[in-house]
Amino acid sequence: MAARAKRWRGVRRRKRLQRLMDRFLSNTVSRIDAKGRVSVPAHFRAVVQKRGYSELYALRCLDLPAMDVGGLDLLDRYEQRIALEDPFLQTADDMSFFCHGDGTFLKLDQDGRITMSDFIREHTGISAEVAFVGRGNFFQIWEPGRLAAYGAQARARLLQLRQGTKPGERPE
Amino acid sequence: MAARAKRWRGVRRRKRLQRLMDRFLSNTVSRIDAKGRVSVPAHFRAVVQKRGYSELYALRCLDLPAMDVGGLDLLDRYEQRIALEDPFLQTADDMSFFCHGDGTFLKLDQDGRITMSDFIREHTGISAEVAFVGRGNFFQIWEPGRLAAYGAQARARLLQLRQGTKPGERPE
DNA sequence: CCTATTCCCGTTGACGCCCATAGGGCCCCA
DNA sequence: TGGGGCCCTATGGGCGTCAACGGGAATAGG
Repeated sequence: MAARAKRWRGVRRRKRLQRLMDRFLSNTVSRIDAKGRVSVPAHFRAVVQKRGYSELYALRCLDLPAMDVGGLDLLDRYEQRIALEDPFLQTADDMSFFCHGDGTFLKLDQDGRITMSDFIREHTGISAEVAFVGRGNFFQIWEPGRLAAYGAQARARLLQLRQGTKPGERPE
Repeated sequence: MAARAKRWRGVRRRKRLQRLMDRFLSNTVSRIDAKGRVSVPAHFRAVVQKRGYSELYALRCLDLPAMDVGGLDLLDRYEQRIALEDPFLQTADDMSFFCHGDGTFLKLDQDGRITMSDFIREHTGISAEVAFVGRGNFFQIWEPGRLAAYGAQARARLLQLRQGTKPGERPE
């Protein structure tokens, strides 16, 4: 039974490792070369492979100068949102338009690079460098400067949320 | 016999670990070497091992120039918290942006060292030395000077609180 | 025929793996 | 109780591997 317990521990550990590795985390900045190519961070590529994404789908964020990138299950999330809307209203139609029409497929070349098309550049303002931001089940592509600005705003909002807690308290 | 000696050492080490606390306590300052590596204090590594953390999750603190470092459970708690929010509202997005985009994994090398990436240096101001601060279920990474300044502020706040209490009373 | 993409290769720098060494704490024994 | 030896931690550095990146050549497509 010691052996059994050991094996069970092993299985549990493997599951935890899988869970650990299969989400997009952290952020990195990469340079775009003369041909418009940019390396996707190796860690992200590993996650892509682990999740079995054969193709990457990039979607223009509705209210941000960024692209959401992930597998096709990325669409599920947006379609859920559309489903919440009244199908007779304009909103649902607009959402569908953005979701299905404002996306593109990204192809990884042999060296793990993608090409920054004008479609992406126009929406994001990306020119010389690209920031990759992990978001758990997907990741985002930003122009580094805009990312910094938005990140500061997001932090400010979260800090305001915390004002509701007792002063000096640090929720873990 | 070399193997036997090694195993015996291992046994003794494990016994010592049993006596050790299960929490991250006290603080230490370590130097960063030319390659950007820094040794995690041995007693912290012991806690990491005891808790079964296979990899460390590091998060940029919301309002401090420091990193919170802990196991997967740290990230789990954030994600569970996010799950309570309406996924299509700003708050959920901000939270994910924070814990996924501003978080990363740290890998201990074989000698128990981690490398200080720019990701960490930018947020903490760390350059030549690192202060490790135990916080119970996790620990923090600071630039030593900023840690001292923050400690002084915290102490001052506590003093002010105490002056608000009745004279002669000793709040504990 | 020209351009945009894809394939492939070489270079460079970063990182992980390994070993060496010094310094300090602890224990044992004289 | 002081000396000596052992072990462990912190730290430095060599080296091989791999990712990031730049650029030439081949290919497809208009």
